[in-house]
Order: sequence, then C-alpha cells, then structure tokens
Amino acid sequence: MPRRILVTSALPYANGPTHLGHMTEAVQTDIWVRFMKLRGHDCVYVCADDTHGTPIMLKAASEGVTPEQLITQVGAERRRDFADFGIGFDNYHSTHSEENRRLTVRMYEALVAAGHITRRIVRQAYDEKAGMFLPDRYVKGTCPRCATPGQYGDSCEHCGATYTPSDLIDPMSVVSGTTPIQRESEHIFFKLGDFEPMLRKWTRSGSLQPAAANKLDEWFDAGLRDWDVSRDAPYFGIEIPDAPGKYFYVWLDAPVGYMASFENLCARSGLVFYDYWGPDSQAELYHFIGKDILYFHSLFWPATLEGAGFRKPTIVHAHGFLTINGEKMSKSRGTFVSARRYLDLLPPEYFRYFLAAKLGPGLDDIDMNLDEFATRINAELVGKLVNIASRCAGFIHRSDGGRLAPALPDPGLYREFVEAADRIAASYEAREYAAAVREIMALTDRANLYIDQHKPWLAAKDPARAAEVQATCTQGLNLFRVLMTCLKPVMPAMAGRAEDFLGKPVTFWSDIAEPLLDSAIKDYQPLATRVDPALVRKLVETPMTTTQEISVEEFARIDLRIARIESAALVEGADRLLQLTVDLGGEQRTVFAGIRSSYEPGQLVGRHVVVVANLKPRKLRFGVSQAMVLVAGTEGGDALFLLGPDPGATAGMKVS
RNA sequence: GGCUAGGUAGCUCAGCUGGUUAGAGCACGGGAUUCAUAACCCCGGGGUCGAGAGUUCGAUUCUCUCCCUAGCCA
Repeated sequence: MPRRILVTSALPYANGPTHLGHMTEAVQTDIWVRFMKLRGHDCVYVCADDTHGTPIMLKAASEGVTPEQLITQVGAERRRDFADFGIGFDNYHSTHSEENRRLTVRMYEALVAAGHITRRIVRQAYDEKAGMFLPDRYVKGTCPRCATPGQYGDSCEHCGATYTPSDLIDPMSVVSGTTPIQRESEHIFFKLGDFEPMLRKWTRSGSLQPAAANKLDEWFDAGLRDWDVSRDAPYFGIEIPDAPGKYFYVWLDAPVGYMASFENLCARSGLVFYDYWGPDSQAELYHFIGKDILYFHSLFWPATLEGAGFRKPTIVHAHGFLTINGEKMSKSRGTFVSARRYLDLLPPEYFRYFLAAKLGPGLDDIDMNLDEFATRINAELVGKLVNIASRCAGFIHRSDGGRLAPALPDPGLYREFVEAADRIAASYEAREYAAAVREIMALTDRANLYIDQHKPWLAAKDPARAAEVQATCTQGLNLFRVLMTCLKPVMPAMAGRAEDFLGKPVTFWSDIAEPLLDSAIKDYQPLATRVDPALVRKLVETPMTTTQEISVEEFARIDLRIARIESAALVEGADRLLQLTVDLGGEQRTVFAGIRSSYEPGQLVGRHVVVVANLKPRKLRFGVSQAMVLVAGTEGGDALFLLGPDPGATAGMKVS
C-alpha cells in the first residue's frame, strides 16, 4: 500500500548564493525522497525561496535594485545550483507569490476569528532619516555592560550581555548612520501560549528527535510568550489585510511557503491541496530543517497550523551544520564554499555520497574534512564499489560475448544481499544514512572477497572453465547491482549509468528481488574516477585573482593603526599563537596572533606593527582577540613577516 | 551561570535495554596476488572506552561529582 507523503526542505533565504550548508539539507531531503519513490510510495518534494523581510529589502537597496529584481536573480541561480546537485524537486516556488499571499492572509484571518491574535503598542528604535523601524540587529553601539564598541542591539559578542537597542551607549542605525529615536507603534501578536497543551503533547508524539524534544522542554520551561508577527512599512512582504501599512513578519509567511509551493504544484498536477493540508489529512508531512530554525518549526508552525484549521506536520527532522575541516563555514576564514565553487571543481554526487556516509539521525554537526572526503571517495566508491563491476566486466565479454550466465553459482549469497537491503532500507527510512552506507560498504567488501576467492583470472586461462568464469562474474555483477540500487537514492546519476551498463533499468527497490540472468551487458565504462586530494583542498583556497575589488569607501572602513607591542607570551595549548599586548596610543589591546612559527616572544617587545583596530573582537579558546596584527606571507606558508613603519611613527597613528 | 548533546585506536565513527579476550573503515607494518582506475585478498601492531567515586557477582554500558568540547538560554 503506497503511502502518500509530502516532503519539504527549509526555504533558503534569497539574499545570497547557495552554499554547501544549503546543499547539505537539500541532499539529505532529496535522498529520503528518492528512497521513498524507489520504494513505490507516492512522495512529493516541494521547496521555495524565502524572499521577504528587512535584510532582503536593504540588500536590494544597497545593490541599487528592487527587492523583486534581487529575488528573481537569486532565485534563478538557486534553481540552477540545486538542479546541478541533482535535487529532484517536484516544485520550487517562491514566498513572493500570489498563492503565498492568499494562504498567509487566510491563515491570519482564521487565527483572528479563533481569537488567537491580539494587539498592543511597542516601543522600538526608529531611523528618522531612513524612515523605518530598526530590527535589533540593525542598531549598533557600545555595550552598556563592558563598553565594547560596535555591538549589535540585541547582545554583546564580547561579554555576552543581552539587552535592547535602547540600552546601547551611542546607538547608531546601521542603515543611515544616524542616531535612532524611540517610537511607538501598534503591533500584532500571535498568542502562542494558547497552544501550550497541544504543543507539549505533539512534541513527545514522535514528531521530533529526542534531542529536539529536550530543547523544546527548555522553551516550555521558559514560558511561551506572544509572538510579534507584524512589521511596519516600509517592509518587503505581505500587507496585513486589517492593518494598512503593516506587514506580516517574514517568519510568519515563510513556512506558509511550503503550502504555497504545494498549491502551485496542485494547479498543474491533479494533486488535491486539502488531501495533504486538511485537518483530517491522512497524508504524511515531513519537514527537513537545520537545527537553527527548530524554534520556528516546532512551536510557531504547528501552532499556527492548528489555530488556522490545518493539519500538523508528521515529523520535523532537524540536522546539524556542515563544518569544513572542523570549522564553521565562514567567509573570513576561507571556509565558505559556495555550491558553484564546488561544482567548478568536483562531481556533485561525490558530495552526496560523502554526506550520506556522515549523516546520522541526530542534530550533530557534520564535518567535511577535505582529506577524508578524498579518501572516502577513492577508497570506498572507486576502490571498492566500482571496482566490482570493473573487474568482472572484462571476463564476461571475453568468454561469452557480453552475456550473463543463466544461473547464479551462489544464490544463497545473493539472497543475503537482498535481505541486507531490507535493513539498509530501514536505515534510510529512519534517516540514518551513515548506518546505511556502513552496511553497504561491508557488503561491498564481501562482494570483492567473493570474487577474490573464486579467482576468475585463473580459470580464464583454461578454455574448458569458461562457464565457471562467466558464473563467478555474473554473481559479482549481480551483487554489484544490489549495492548500486541501495545507493541509488544517494547517487541517482551513477546508478543510472550502472543500470545502462547492466542493460536493465531499476525502477523500484523490489526489482533486485530477482537477479539479472542470461541477458546482455554493455561494454564497461568507468563509473567513477579518483579525485586528487589537492583538488579537494582547493575548495577552501581563495585564488588571488578572484579577490573582489573594493571601493575607497570600503577600504576606509578598515581602521589601520600603528601599535607598539608591550608584551608577548606563548599561549599554552596553541602551537601557532602568541598572545600580545599592544598599545594603540593610550589604549591597550590583547591580540592573539598566529605568528609563533616565525617569531619568539622576546624579539617582539618594543616593536611597532600595523594592526586592524576596528576588527570585531574574536573569542578564541584562550581569550578574546581585540585586533589583528598584519603580517606578510605566502598562502599556507609558515614563514611570516611582520609589517612595521619607518622610524618616527608612533603608537596610535592612523594608517591609510 | 543554567540547560542540552557529546568525550571509545593516529583520524572518522559503530557498540540496542550492563555479561565471555571492546569493533569497522582509513592510516601504519608485514605477506599474497596481478582480473580490476597501484585497486582487491590475508595477517599484525595500536585503546586504563574523558577523570574519580558508587550500585552490582560483573560497567564502555546505570547513579553521582568533576574536567573538556559544541550548541541553546538569561
């Protein structure tokens, strides 16, 4: 009995290029969807661009385009990136669409009618010059607790204090640079607390991973507060019907984008919207999300759905972040890898395979160690898996003109593989891809061992044993076919090529119940080739030639100063760092500099160097680094050279 | 500071409700082989299962304390 399933991955925000983090989620979802379809279920996968909100509006303004132009351009790139990674959406839509506007309004009106909406006056930072209210992150100033300058309006990155923008000393609007004032405005709130009993039950009903449910308990304990769902104009979004000049907060209409994308698909596919979203829907609804947006998907989303008379998700599945070589993806650290950058260097299915091999059912981050990446591809995919087909194919063609034997010499072994495939299927279903890949690789070892034990290369020397050679390789190729089918959700293109080679397509998982016998196969073409580890490492190298040009104004934002090194010390536990105290002409700063490979602490004291004085303080394991010392050196090289001024310059002087 | 998750071989990890000598892959050492994209096969070295205490006949597995890491929160 086929199940009816609707699957989504989180809507990427349309303010920048697709990166491997987006791709991690899309691949995780796509593998699950492809698996379900292969199992014969009626599974639909929709997604969309998340297009509203202040960041989009301001980004468009800074680029001199309209928000519509921005999201159209980002959306086009996004679709290409996803397509090139083999993400098989049944529909990819946008929250800036008529369907989404209508559904969001309908949801809101239902919530109003049911009494779940309230209004009250709030005071908020307002930028008079730009004529707009400012979200907390758009006000910067000096921390009222520790006096660190340049902190955002919600919390201090240096001392961890939290506050509101009005608490900042010398607050400044990021938008116009002027000092914001406080202004009152009526806001519209969703009464989340109305749904606490339902949410507590839903949370523990198997809809969330245990770790996620624990997280929710913290939020319950903290108390569910009303959720502010309105924003004042100017705002790029959906206008609230009974509140002219006010718009829905982007996080209200974003998840509605799941419904909107599905409705858009219904219009051209014969699917019926209410079969999936009606309160009594028997269809299953799965949301794949990152752990950072668990809050929205496990509290507000089920609550607004319920309150507006729709069904709730069957499962919200959260995953961790992708790190590269153990570090968070970050542009400044060079660990930010765009989807396009990856595609320029490597085949997309290698990423899909690596990810599958690492993805467990939990919220842990997944590390993409680049050397491990190359190793896994070369050892597992090429050295073991593809090797089976490669080493068998030649014998079949030599002895029998490309036909498989009429019977398997070891049907028991084949049956074991098919039975193992059931366990592998259970792992896929539970989103334990790493376990599935582990088992597939164990079987791959067994297949190679089988061939090794039957040594077709020896038998091939004796023409009288031709049938034996053919039988051994028929067995090997059939085992390979089972394995390749198990990996088809992960590597659909490679599986397709393998099917072409074996002369028969695999439409359903159950197709492997019977082996391929007495049929023709084609000439073997390499299904995958090795990767050079050096090429993989290039993912995080930023070539000099692609360094972006910057304007004089942008350069002027970097506050370069002469500083005098007052003291220098080794940092215990850090073999690259020195801890420096530098004087910027009256002000002392602590700096952790990665120059230990080239300098002894003793030779530094008293030297004048150039520092970036307005670098955002960085919290390291050993303390907070409050500036950056400039050094010259070749990329990745150990030899470093401090920059210093000619004699006469003194601490605190500006460098320009 | 509170909460959550985790700390198992050099690296990445598996070890379900406590039970014989703690496993796999990669890396490393030795051997075998040459069909296969220097791939595959066999053998081996290597871990006080974060530290300490407790419960138990017995704990990597349960309880407590502590240390470390990551994340969330105020």
